[in-house]
Amino acid sequence: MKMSLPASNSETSSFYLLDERIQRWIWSHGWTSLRAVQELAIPALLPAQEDVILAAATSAGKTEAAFFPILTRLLQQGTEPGFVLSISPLKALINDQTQRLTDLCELLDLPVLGWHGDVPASRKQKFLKAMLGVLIITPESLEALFVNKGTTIPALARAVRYIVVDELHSFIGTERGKQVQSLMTRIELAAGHTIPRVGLSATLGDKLLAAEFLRPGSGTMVRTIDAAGEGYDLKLIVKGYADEWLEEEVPDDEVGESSSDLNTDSQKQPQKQTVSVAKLAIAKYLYTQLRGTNNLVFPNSRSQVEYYADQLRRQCERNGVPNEFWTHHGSLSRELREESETALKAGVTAATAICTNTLELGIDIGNIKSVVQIGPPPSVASLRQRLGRSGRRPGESAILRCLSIEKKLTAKSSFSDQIREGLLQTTAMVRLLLESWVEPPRKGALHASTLVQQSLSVIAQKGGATAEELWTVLIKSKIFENISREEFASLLRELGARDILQQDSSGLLLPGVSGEKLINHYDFYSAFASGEEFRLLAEGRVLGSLPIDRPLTIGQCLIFGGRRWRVRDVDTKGKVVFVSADRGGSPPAFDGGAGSVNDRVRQEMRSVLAGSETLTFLDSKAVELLDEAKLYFHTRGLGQKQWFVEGNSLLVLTWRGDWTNDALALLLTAKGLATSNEGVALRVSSVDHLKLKAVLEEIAALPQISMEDLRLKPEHVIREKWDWVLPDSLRLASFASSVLDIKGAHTTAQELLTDN
DNA sequence: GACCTGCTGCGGTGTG
Repeated sequence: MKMSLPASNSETSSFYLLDERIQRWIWSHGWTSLRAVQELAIPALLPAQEDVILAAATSAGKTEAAFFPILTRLLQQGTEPGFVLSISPLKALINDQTQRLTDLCELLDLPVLGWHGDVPASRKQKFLKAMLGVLIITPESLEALFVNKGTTIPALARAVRYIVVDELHSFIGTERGKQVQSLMTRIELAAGHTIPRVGLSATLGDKLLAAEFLRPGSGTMVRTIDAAGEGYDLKLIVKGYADEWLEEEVPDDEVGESSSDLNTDSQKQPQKQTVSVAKLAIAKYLYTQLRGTNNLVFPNSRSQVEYYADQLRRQCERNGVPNEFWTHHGSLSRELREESETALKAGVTAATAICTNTLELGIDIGNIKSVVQIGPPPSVASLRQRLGRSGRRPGESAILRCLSIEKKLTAKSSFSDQIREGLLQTTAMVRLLLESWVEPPRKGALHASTLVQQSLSVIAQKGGATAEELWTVLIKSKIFENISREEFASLLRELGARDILQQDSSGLLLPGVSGEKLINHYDFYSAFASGEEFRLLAEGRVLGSLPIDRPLTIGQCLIFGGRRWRVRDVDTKGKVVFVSADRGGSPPAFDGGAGSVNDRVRQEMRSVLAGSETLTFLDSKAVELLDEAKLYFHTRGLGQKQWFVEGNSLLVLTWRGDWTNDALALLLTAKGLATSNEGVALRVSSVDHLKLKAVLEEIAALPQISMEDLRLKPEHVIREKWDWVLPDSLRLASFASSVLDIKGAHTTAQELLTDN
């Protein structure tokens, strides 16, 4: 029986290069053709001679694209038996992938193992005996293998035929990504030869950067197969909501029991609470628009997820219809999350998930009709990733709705509220999305924290290593860049001084007493720190807690709990930030998404305000709100002004991203001007024009900015997992390299002066 | 009040 593959030229189709059993499997699944990325991947991967990145939209069949040729290669006559090592960021993804490959691999008589913390040790041991087929593993579990089974690593590494990195984009520029790069190189060093690397990715902000990530030092040699741009049709709307807070009586049946038990008098009195008119309107809109289909709603925070899910659930109850709204975020138990995933996947009844970025990566959740973003997207990359989850069926459009709430303006409204910062950022990001721009990952970060982890891991793996060995494996290999020999030596000395390392008479580095404890605890395997937060204390009163992932210095201002505070002291050991109330007007209502806003986004925000073109994706309310912002911008002459007075502060308009703004705020604070980065502007407290200008001139005149100019205290920059053991200068340099744009701040200071 | 990710070995007891 002859079968043809319509989409590809059957004479030259690479389909016929696949193992016959795989061909039969494809036929038996009724596939009439291979997708473009699958077709192109076959000749690229089959010879196992090159590193390849496969870029295509979620569920465009990237997994099959990679595994069809890889499995074919594993089965070829004369090829030594071995396995493909696939590294994946999520347990849920590993479970998905394992299931998808099991069926095919059974036919091929090759075992598949998903390896992560929930998988029984017996199955792991069984795999280590055979070292055959497919292994899909988390970076942490792979790290654990190096640390605990160091002696089996050479045999394991020699059996690896390919290394696959799934969701490559999610690793680029992160601590975990640096760990993955290091583990890949260490596998190759143990094998004694290079192993072809395959990256599977959705959106790529910068192809060369992704290639350089996959093969540090030789990115230009990586072949990229990019099918991500395959035409997709997009339906898009940005809706504005003007907000007001109203007092509303709560119906008796919704009053909590505890309050009525405590106070019998209040039982007869109606309970009151304030409600946001805009949020209620959004809940109503979601209810009418989304019921009956599968959708994802991203409201930027877990508390907002719960708020909207609760509103929508109650609306279903009131109308006597089955609930279709589910929640999904990191604080929910695995069971609850799986319930939501199953509801979306099952497809029996319609289901919408209200979620955080836990549903951003490619967990299999079936077909999604539309995506809703409430509030500004955290980044253009994330917006595109979210959008990529909808309209995946041929002939269907992707649908994106962005909803933005703006405060009602008063005479006291802040600059941020006046320019409609949330809506403005959303609009700017949507424009950049339509231009196919996404944030490039940050270059040049030192990742000294992960260097500590990997140094200790190499020592554990080999039962001791010399300083020269560590240098060769981790730094000469180009995994960790911009670290000098002196810096590395000072790092090792610091680890020695802390009894994390010790050196024997032959010069071999071994774990010290403290190091032994750290390495032998399971927390060692992850490169990232988990959820340690600083308590915020004002005159002995605990205001709450917050994670420290932005620079924090004494004298700096911050907004917390809807009020302004000034940092008085920081106790790093006790994890306490001491603050006192700071004068100044009411803080803006703007609640930014997670993460740092890029320079390009803020520039685009300015050009939206300055521009006069009609943006067709805005609804009438959004147009009205933005018009008010433009009017404010023009009448105050903000297109020409670099700073102006608001309350008792000066607001400096840099129109720069957070890396630049944070660095400039530190420089100004170091020169005695208390400055905070409020995102869209810098706020400099209690200062006049002349003083600000003089200080900016001082900064601009510096030949170049050094770390000393920032006056950062090493004890205040503990952010990443191993920062606490780094020598002061390396700690500061590593911090600055990942969250500050010092050069950008210098240029900005100069530009602020020339334009004024 | 920003978001998210991950985790082994061992000893004790029980069962076939």
